[in-house]
Amino acid sequence: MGKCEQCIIKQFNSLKALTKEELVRISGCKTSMKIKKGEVIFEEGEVLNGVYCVKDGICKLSKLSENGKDQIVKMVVKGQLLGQRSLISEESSNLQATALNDMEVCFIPKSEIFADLQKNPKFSFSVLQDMAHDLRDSDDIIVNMAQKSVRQRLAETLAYISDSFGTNPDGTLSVLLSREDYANIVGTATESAIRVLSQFKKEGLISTVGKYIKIEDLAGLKRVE
Amino acid sequence: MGKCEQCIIKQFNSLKALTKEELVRISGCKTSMKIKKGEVIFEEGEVLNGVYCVKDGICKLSKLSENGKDQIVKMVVKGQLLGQRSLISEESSNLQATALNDMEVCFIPKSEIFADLQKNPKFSFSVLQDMAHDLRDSDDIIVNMAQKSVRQRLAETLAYISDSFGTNPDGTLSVLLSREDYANIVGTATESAIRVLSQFKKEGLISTVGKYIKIEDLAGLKRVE
DNA sequence: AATAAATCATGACAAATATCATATTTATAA
DNA sequence: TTATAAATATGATATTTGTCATGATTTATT
Repeated sequence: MGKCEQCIIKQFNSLKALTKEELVRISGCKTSMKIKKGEVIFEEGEVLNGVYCVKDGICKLSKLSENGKDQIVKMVVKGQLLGQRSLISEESSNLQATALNDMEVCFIPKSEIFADLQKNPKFSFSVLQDMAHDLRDSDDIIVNMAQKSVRQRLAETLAYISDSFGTNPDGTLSVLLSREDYANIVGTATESAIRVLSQFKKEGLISTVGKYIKIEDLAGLKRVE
Repeated sequence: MGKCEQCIIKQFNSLKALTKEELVRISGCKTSMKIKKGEVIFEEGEVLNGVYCVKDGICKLSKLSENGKDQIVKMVVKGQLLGQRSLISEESSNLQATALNDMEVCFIPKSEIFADLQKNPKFSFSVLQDMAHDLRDSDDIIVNMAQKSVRQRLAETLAYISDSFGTNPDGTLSVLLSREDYANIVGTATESAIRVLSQFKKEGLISTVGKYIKIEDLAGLKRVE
């Protein structure tokens, strides 16, 4: 199993604030695991006993409603920590985490994280900054949901995915989402999302190859009103 | 000016995790101030040089859009800290804070807060828990905005305000909001909010005395589909 | 108290979005 | 490979919500 102190993934998250000794200790009790596309990492209501450090892949955090929709609130990619919010508030999770492609994660037990939060103020502060950032993102999403049209939200989502998660060599978005996933990010019906995507295609903003989407005019997408 | 170490308000926020010495130090450099109803405490884009501890009153955190609407993301009441997110992420504020009634706040400079975050892990952890809680709230709001109708969201808002901020002796909600404020919380047009309130009135769920709203059937409101 | 300015309220209509139906295409499995 | 299921696509229509107009109240100001 890999050693945390040598793992480059930690550069992208709060674990970088830990000392070498702390990392060695964590390395000794972490569990490395592989998760297949579509698998649920944790469910809504589940009590988390640690955090996941995402070494590879991407997952969605979403909440199911009675009517069968599940709203995607956030996507967590390679390099980020998963489950830190629930761990810290010591409540059960309010969201479900589902792998969007094959993933590789390390599970770090709660006791280790809490010990380091107590001892290492740099680590605490780094987690605090992460959370502050997530909170800003969430507040911005609330505003978008309230004030922007489905068309605008979908355009922004495509631009966000392109900017944040990148593209394949052929130019298609590297994160492969179903039309339903797009609808669940934007907060609309699947048919509405499909309709808007078709329109973007007609307007030359995107092109599609099967379910793969290629952004043809990123600036144009960002200008969508 | 009052002394922080004797102030009971701190029991309700992270400042309770500070030691007596730390509180005495903060007490020496805080600024007590009164803010009138409608006054802006800080604007979107403003860089905050400290946090506000709300001793009395209530304010809204909102974001203005081009079309003139401003979405209310959160309300901060007596006992809570204001501005901690922006302070910690060391970015300018993404939201504007506006007093909803006359307020009394203490301003604590950034340097003091940061010093204590470095030295006192209990304080760090308490702030972390606060932020985790706010993040959960925001994520829940995103889901509501996506999956519930204006009617449901307004019913929940009324129930939330009643449960969280209480009522006057005559049973009316103690937080007095305009119809426009309700619309801006729910994320709808003012006319739509008014229409739904009128309907709630017809259905006997609420009654109104001028702009004051009295909840007549809280359980019923919570059952609104 | 009278006037002006906000705010609240409601109707009529328009626009955005959801729902239902039904092809068509693409993926999956026997 | 073919059968089967799942995902994508699009039309028709219903529902929700927004916008504009207008009047009634309430609140603030002179």
